[in-house]
Amino acid sequence: MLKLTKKIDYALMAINFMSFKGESVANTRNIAEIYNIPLELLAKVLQRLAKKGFIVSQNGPKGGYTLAKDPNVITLGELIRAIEGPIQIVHCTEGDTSCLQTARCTIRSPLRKIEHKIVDFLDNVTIDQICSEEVPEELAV
Amino acid sequence: MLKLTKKIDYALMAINFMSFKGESVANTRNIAEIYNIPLELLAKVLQRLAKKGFIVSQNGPKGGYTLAKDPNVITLGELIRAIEGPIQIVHCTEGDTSCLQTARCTIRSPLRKIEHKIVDFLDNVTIDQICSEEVPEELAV
DNA sequence: TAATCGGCGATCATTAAGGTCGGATATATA
DNA sequence: TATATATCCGACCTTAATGATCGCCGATTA
Repeated sequence: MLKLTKKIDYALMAINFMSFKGESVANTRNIAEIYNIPLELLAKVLQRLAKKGFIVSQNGPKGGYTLAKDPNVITLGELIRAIEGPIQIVHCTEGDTSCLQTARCTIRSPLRKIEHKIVDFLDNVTIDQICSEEVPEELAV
Repeated sequence: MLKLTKKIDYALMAINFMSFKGESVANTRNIAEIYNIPLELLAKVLQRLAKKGFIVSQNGPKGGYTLAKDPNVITLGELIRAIEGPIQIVHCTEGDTSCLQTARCTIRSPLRKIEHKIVDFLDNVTIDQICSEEVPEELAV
């Protein structure tokens, strides 16, 4: 209920890590080991982030990822959409006919307004607000 | 991802219905039929609402439920908590040791702040803001 | 050219949500 | 007082989303 996914968590940790690596590349294995994240799953998340232009990939040995954007211009809303698709508090989409309650449902549009406000809020939270804070010494190397 | 559950939807519809019934009781079967909601599931939701004091149950034939509180003093946050338990955007709770990322995780507490803001928002949305609006003629009988 | 990286699709496992079933208790009314 | 109609309650099954895994490919650099 209203939970963020693990993928989002992993993405945030990875970006957090990269922001401390600065210019130098960070590879998937490294991040996975440090944070104890399943390698393959993290790999997918990072590939997604790369595809969406949040990070840049460097192929081959000594390869990995570097941040393409400053964490203070990436919003949590953007990140969520990049990884999970559009944010929907309500189940049914606009032209949805599959919902059995559609006929008599009067709560949908008011809930949409609430949804919109939450999305709006998430679009105004930047990633550096979530990352920066404190970082374990070992990571700052 | 960040979705409300069907139970919440059903609860809102039921409360909406009851608020138009006013003093007269509304029974589960009736509501289920009108909105096309699985009877047993709706029954559970209503029992929960009764237990939490949002509605009052009347047993036996001609029984059913009536609102115990005005929709304008019930908040969406309260309703969600009554049915689904505490709202958690983040996975792990305070003393949680099961999360594998705990050791190096620095994003948890910032996310908690975000969670708190969302909960705060939901605690300021009253049910009548979601219900009232328009109601199909047939229901206003 | 071998070892190390990312890229990608398919697939399995786990869990939470959605829904069902059976039987209990209460109570109006015939 | 019998019966039909309600709420009550717990156990259970089903489905769908998330989380995780596997295998193979292409790119790149030492």
